[in-house]
Amino acid sequence: MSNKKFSFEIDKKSNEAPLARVGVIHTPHGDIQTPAFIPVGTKATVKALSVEDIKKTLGQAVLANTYHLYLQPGADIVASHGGFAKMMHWESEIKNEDGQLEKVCLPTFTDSGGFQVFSLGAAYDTGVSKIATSAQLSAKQKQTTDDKGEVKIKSSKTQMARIDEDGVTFKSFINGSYHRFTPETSMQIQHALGADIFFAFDECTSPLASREYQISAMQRTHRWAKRCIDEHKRLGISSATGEQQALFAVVQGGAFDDLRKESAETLGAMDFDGFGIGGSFTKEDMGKTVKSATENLPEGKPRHLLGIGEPIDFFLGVEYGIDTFDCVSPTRVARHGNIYAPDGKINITNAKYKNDMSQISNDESSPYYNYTKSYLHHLFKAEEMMAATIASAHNLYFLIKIVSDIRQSILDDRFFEFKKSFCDRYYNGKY
RNA sequence: GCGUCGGUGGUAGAGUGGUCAAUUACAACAGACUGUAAAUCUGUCGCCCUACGGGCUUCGUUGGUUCAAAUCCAACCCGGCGCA
Repeated sequence: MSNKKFSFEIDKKSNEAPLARVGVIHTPHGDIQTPAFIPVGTKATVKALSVEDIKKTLGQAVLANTYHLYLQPGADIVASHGGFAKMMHWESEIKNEDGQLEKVCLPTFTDSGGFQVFSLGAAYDTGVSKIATSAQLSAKQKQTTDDKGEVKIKSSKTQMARIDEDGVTFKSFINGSYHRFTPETSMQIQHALGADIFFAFDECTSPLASREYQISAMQRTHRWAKRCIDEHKRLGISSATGEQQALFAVVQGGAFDDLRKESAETLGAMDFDGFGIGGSFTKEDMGKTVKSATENLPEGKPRHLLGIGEPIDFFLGVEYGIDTFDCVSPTRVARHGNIYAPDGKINITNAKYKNDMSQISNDESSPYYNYTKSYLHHLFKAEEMMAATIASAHNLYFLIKIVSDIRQSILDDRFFEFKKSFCDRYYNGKY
């Protein structure tokens, strides 16, 4: 048991970007230096990585998922372990007052299941992700007037999630059984999972949803937010860890600036410990959408940009006031053979790397920097499991390092200089 | 030597007169992936072109039957098995 409480302190506000800041999130299980990238470990494991690997990537926290852990192994089992951090041994050894080594858990997040409302609902089997392409948007716009859009947006008839005012009915992707999630059950499960920071149950909308739908979904998310706070207060401390948990709201409103503002103001007036920016938008206007949210949120509370992102997203997010990020991309693309490199992402499975004796990274702090591209290429071709491990650790480190470097650049008053030098190289001058 | 079965695209292996440039799998080549139904999914995979169409060359070799052959016939070459 720890007597440390959740809090957030801003150490420095950027002299260059009005909304950007450097800070520290204090949790009962340790601090998170922000801005920070949080690795995703959906089922209480960052896929392909040991806890030691995660530490080598300099990950400060792990984010797990309510829906997945509820289905498997079950929230009660996680709670019996003392929470998911303890279950996965996301902990470090410290010397206590008696000089004895003692294991203490490290910071954790859980997502609420709100993303699955989208990924198993509107997005199910449609090929639409939370970042819409302009082609998808224009095809969708055409659909309303003309049914022959070039990009076909498949409308799914077999969604795995259905929403109503009270909650969401999910069909298990494991065995097809039905499960009911409400704001209250999401809170109960997340209390059992025991993360330091957890999210209100929201509805992540499709980037292709109409403005009318975005409004009604946002308003429902606001009503659910109130129910989440009430249930969280009723539940008190985590049943799994015995610690106080911090509850973050999720700002919605799609790509509409006025809705983002309304959502931020509405949720900002409620008693949340921090805020997630959720939902969807196109790549092009992500920055302004985030800005519309953050500039209307209470300044002194942390903001998390849910499910983002890629290198450029970190620069945009931090510039507009984001403190933490999470994203499955680095580990997912890693398993598919893509690794981040200073000049852009490369596909290590490409034939040109078969005999490439250069190292996968020139950064000696990167967990597996000294393996050759040729070796990693071979591991992928041979379908060896270490391919996923090396690539995942490498990618996570690469992204965590960018955000960490952004943090330092704000402290040094050279944020835009760093952004330019990074993007000039990584994106070949774009951005 | 006799008998018998078989030789198909990088590999395995379908097809046994037209709908076959040839099912399928694997390999190969490339692409996608943003709060993880994802160690997944998609595309290409004989050659050439003015490429949602057209031309050319392919199913051991050679010759033949037929309007039409990977598919039928003959000879030959090669391989497995059986008997000498």
